[in-house]
Amino acid sequence: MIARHKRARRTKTSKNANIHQVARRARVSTATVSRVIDDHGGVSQDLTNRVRAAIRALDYHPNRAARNLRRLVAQTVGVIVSDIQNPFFTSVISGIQNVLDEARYTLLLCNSDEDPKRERIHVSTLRAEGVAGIILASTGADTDMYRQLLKAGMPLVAIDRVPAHLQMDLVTVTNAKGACQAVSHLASLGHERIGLITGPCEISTSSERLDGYEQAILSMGLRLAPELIQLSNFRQTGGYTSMQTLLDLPSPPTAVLAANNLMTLGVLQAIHERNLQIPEQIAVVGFDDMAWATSLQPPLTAIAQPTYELGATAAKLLLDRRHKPDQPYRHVVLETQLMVRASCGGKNASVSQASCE
Amino acid sequence: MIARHKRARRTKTSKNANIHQVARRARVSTATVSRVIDDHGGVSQDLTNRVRAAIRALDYHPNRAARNLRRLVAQTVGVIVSDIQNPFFTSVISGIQNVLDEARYTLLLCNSDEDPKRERIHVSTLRAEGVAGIILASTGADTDMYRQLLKAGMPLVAIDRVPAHLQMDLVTVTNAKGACQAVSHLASLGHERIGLITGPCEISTSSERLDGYEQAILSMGLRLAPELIQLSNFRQTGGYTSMQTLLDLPSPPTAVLAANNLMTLGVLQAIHERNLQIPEQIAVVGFDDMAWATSLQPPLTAIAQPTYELGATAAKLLLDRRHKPDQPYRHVVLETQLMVRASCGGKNASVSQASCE
DNA sequence: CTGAAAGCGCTAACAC
DNA sequence: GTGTTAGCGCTTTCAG
Repeated sequence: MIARHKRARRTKTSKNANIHQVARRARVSTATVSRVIDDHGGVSQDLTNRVRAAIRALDYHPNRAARNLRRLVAQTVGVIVSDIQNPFFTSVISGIQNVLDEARYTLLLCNSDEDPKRERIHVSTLRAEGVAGIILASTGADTDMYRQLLKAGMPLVAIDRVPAHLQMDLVTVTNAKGACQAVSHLASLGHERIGLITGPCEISTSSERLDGYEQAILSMGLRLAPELIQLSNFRQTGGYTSMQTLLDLPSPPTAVLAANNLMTLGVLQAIHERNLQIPEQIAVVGFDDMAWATSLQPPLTAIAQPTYELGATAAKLLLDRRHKPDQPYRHVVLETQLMVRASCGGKNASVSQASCE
Repeated sequence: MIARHKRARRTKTSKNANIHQVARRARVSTATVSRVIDDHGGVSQDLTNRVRAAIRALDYHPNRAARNLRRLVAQTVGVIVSDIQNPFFTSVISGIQNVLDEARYTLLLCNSDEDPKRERIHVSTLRAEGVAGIILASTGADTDMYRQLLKAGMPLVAIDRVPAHLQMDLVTVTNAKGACQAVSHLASLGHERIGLITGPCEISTSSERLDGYEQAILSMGLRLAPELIQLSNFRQTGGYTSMQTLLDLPSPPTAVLAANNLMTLGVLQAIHERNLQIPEQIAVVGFDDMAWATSLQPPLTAIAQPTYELGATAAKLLLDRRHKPDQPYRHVVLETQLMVRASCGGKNASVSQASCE
């Protein structure tokens, strides 16, 4: 067989146009087309116009795979969340999206489902995809892998949770302060037995919120009662069973802080099932101010997290890092805000008196 | 120029391993490595072992961009949602994710934000990325573009909303039936003035739910009162203002169906602000059964949509289509289910009596 | 069963 | 300012 170039090509008719066709039509080289596309100037007006016309005429869209291969990095950012079912991330992702859209990046979304194994698989896929960087709500389990990524020069931003012992770009919120303010507020309303329902203490958000709780209890001159602190999973069921446990105590709390949005739902469910009145019989504060907070009766007092900004900031840090790989790592801490509503009773008590810094 | 093969190698030290290095180490050709990776048999045990060992030793991960370029299609599926902030999609995406994960695809997530222009941009990006297919909660505006995609052989599955006048793969729910059952239920509880708050009637989910409402009203022998039907946007504000309007009516409804989850939140907010009792003064049913429904007081009667299955089914249809491009289009309709809880009063009324098919 | 080699479409030196 | 050209890393004929 001699005819090596026989080209069993499918008739090119239906396929997308490529850069050669554009170049031929505009009577220029492919390099010129490429220059026009990337818009880094240095092409005469005449040629630019011809190329633009050809691009329009052929409905040409540059093939990303080819570009990525050549550049060794894609116009794409990977995001790994720990629980895609949690509406918390919905807003975070929205913030990421808008920043990426602006910069013409696309978002590859992965869900670790709190499973370090899946997290690792996703990271490896994202690397293979050649993503320009990764935004990660870490399961926290695999410090070595993060270290390796960083060493390989992969822009990596952790959000919400901070992986232990690692220098990296970071966006978090004032977890301790938020919890402290909420608990101080409850204390200032006269509550002396205040429950805390939070997640696994290996997760930084969980432990920080616990810290804030303890700080408030102590600074308000109350007693730390271990039985009032329930650790569980960060899901609705976790909040539900933990609240059951608290209510079954010989001396149950008169107020409770649920340390995440889903847990709060579980807490409310448990309370309603026992026909307890909020806030008369039990006051409730939730971490994270979700859309539904104001639709509850009574409306829920909540520690609002700037979820959208969390995502947007992370995306910005990532793009920054990509363009200046060697700048020092940054840790951005966004402020939470206590939204006092009716679920904790009397609105009059001042919030700011407590020392929650 | 004679020296075609000059190969100005840069020192490969820090870069990821590539197929040539694996091949050299295993003392085979790159073709053999490729065959081993793709696992389509036809490689002797000995060589397979050597290749596997080399892959492990070098921590080799095939470069996706190169593979995509060569194959002209990526191991990637695009998803365009109409409102990423809506938790409805959170669950849908989760369903898509799990199926794609299984099939070793990655998910590119885009948000049209109900804006046809953004939708179009995203579609074009996804094409350029060479995605294996697109799952789309359509804004419904750009029939031509969808037609073009289909003609170009791009696997395309519409979810939730059906674009008008178009043959394509489709996954929806029994919108009319769901609404009809809910309204019939309310009617059977004695309500005669039942309000409906829904979205823009160009969107199929909206109009189908309206159909179901009307069907129920008529079949239950009630009168259709136009002022009880409020069209608005599918957001919380839409539900809020529409509910205000209904409550300001000279003769306000005694029950209301909110045709989406966010609208329901707005409706509840408006009701609470006026200190109306649910269900005594106003009964409420919401379309879509969200996590918070059971945490409300009273718990919310809702029309549950199989959101997870919606996503999972769409992903399956997409992968099917990819492997059998010419099979007939399929329209999968998933069943909604009326979850009767306390927000519509008396639980005793039977549901099934109505003719909602 | 295995290897050689031709590109996939694009970008970025480098030459003019 | 513009064109030429060598690959990016992989898959896939085709030859043996």
